[in-house]
Amino acid sequence: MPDTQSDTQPYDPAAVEAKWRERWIERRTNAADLDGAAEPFYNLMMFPYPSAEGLHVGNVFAFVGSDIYGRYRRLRGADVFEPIGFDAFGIHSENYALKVNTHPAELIPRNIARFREQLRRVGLMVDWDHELSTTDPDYYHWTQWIFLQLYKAGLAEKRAAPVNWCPMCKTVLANEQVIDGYCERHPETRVIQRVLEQWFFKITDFAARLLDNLERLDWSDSTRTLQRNWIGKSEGADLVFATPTGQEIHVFTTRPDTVFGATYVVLAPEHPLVEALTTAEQRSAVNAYRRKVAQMDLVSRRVGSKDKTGEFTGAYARNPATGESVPIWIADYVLMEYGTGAIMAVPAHDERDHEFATAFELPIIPVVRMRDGTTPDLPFTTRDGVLVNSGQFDGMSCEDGIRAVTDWLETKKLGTRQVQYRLHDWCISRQRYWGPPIPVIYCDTCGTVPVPEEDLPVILPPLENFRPDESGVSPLARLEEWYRVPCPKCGGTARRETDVSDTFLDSSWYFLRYPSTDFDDRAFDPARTTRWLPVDSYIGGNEHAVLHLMYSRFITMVLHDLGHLKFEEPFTRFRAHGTIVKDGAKMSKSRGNVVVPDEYIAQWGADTFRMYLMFLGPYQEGGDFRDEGISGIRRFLDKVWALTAQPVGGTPDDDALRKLHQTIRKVTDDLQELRYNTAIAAMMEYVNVLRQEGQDAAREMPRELVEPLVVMLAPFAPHFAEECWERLWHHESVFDGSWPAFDAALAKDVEIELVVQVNGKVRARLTVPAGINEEEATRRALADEHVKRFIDGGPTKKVIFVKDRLLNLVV
RNA sequence: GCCCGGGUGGCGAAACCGGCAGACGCAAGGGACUUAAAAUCCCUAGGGAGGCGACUCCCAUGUGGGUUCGAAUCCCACCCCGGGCACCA
Repeated sequence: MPDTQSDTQPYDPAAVEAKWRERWIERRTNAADLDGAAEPFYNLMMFPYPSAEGLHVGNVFAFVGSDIYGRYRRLRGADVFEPIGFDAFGIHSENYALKVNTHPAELIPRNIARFREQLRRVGLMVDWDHELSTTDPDYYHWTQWIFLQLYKAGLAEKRAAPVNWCPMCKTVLANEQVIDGYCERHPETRVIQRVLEQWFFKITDFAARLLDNLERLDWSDSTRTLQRNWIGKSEGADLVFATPTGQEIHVFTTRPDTVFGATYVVLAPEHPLVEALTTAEQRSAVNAYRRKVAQMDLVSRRVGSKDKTGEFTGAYARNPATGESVPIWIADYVLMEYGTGAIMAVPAHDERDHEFATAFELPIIPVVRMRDGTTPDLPFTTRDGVLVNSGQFDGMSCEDGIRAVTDWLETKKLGTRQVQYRLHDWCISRQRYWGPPIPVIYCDTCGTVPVPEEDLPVILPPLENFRPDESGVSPLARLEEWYRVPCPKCGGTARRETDVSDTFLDSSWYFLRYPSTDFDDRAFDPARTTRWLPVDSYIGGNEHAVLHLMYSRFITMVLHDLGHLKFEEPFTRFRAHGTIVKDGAKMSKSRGNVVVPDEYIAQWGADTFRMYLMFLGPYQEGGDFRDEGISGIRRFLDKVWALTAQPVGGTPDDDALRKLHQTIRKVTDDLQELRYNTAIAAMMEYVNVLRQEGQDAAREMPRELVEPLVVMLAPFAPHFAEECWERLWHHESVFDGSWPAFDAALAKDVEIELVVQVNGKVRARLTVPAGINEEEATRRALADEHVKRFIDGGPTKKVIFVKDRLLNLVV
């Protein structure tokens, strides 16, 4: 006899959920057999940043959607591994710690404890044996190890790069912290550009692969599009503008066909050739301009469509197509980090070049006209035009011209086909405290020396005052006793790198760690990794579509190339969930519209809340959070509760059985595609049918009608389903049972409603046997009084028949 | 500016490949039960018009056009909302 509540008692979520939370721990229901699983299924959800505020409904929405899928796969027979961890390093945690004046080392464990408790209450099928935190030395040991692998492969290098610097905060700012050129925290202080030495990972070497592989991944289209745009592939040509003094200016263009209209050349102010090209007369003006640009912050430098500024270098270069001499300018609208840092300006057909040419009175020559012979107002840009003023290419279409001009310049050795990517190398240096120290030592004699792997981890030392200061280096640079070390190579005087690495490096490999958290001598165990990876299902927000997912793919690709992994793509299937907003705006503390799940779970129970979030709207779209409809879900669960209280027995009638199998088909299809809202609606419909059949609570409820319902409900409302399952005299967990089998024969309708249209307008609905043929359907339709009236005795010109759906008579 | 999403009753939404627009739920109105209330159960319900009535007709998926026997769905132009990128040559 199961020790359940008496069947006559109402559903009490608090009691049911407390009982099953305990049970699952006791029985180790959610622990995966990592070494013996026959059908491993890695169900991953993006791990949270453990903020001080705790979980908000957006997190719960995301996790529950992933959990439902994992539970569903388990019921389909898979051995599901569903781990969780905490992304607890980074500027986010550090800034908060500074604000509340508490050390992050103290704050983070507290936040994690709170998150853990909240997550448990949500009822996720998490295997807590493999919890991790990126701040744990056992974890960042291997983050540092990964850095070393990249370093050894020549994919990590230190170089100078411009950063945003706030003279008031005396620290480096991320682009997001610069508001219209001013510091976020000091609105009166202009942010300036400062050049600092930084570590970069050469992700650009992988641009083509990262792009090409996207085609083969089973990922949300929206996410793939974001990645594709971020990588930003452009096909074009590298053209050479030679100078009389012997220098060659290489420009990148996607429109080599317009080269005849290139009336001047522009270099980025930082371009290395500027120095050599600038004439004596122009030197002071050029230097003044370059200084001015260097003073600007990176963000306002990148704000487009402002007034164009620039300076003439005094030098000229030869247009490779026309042979004419064109002036060489410098201007800040040309960016050093894209292409070659130099452009050919075609002011007739490029808006920016046109603005610049107009401002500095440079010649503007149209070289394209429209196909219909007209020339719109300048500037206009089209690829669907015809070349003019272009020598032997006149009359050629732009598309043909792109090929022909490139070929022609190639034979003259003045051009080559070229592919450019927008993707930049990944700067992983942070002049901050709260992160894994970058494992490098600088020796006076040996230079840059990686920390030997056996000396890892480089422990982040305790530091009372971790506030960044004016030095532009990490607060760790204040700890001389920490950074002063002997060189691992020669034993001479050396110092540690004091920068820490980017949080995105922590999160770029955490999925590799989960199955292997019990190994402290390796980042990931080969056997475990082979069994469980790549990840079978990954669900997360599109806010991480670019950085996190791109970096994870990159790190995986590198580890694959270095022979550490057998696969080069980490996530076989990725689905982006939607965002839960409140009153039309993203939830944020500053807006004061954060919805906390705790009170809802306390009032309604986790199961009702889980289901309600899923019923709100399409999972992959998200929606606005309101709680008006939550009682509807509770009413539904109460109804199911009542059904499981009815005596079990009897034989199902055909209508109920048909509806059951139609529901199984619908729910199964929907779960596979994460259409949780419509799956819930289908189960509600089924329950409405069952209740009509078994109105009288004393009547018997056939086992084969109620059990499949409980199983289908289990992914959504796991505690509830366990309790119902037990009420139906089962002793094992519902999750050790199996998904109901769909029987197509039983699901088949015997009768259908055939829509009869006359000239496309519905005039009748006939109940007919399923599978009726066109002649019979037409005969019956024509016999219908109402249809007759609209046909008006005339002959039918055309009959359109869609089997079991519709008959359209055209007269 | 460019690239993605999205716009359907009072509200959240559904509608698979172009085939009954509004499933499912919330809120609402009416009724049953109750001393009463809550809970529960039953009924009604896009808008308009006609009819005592079973019922019938017309209009309706952001706006305007198009394709089609038939359009929420496809095409063209535009408006609004959300997100991403943004002087990327």
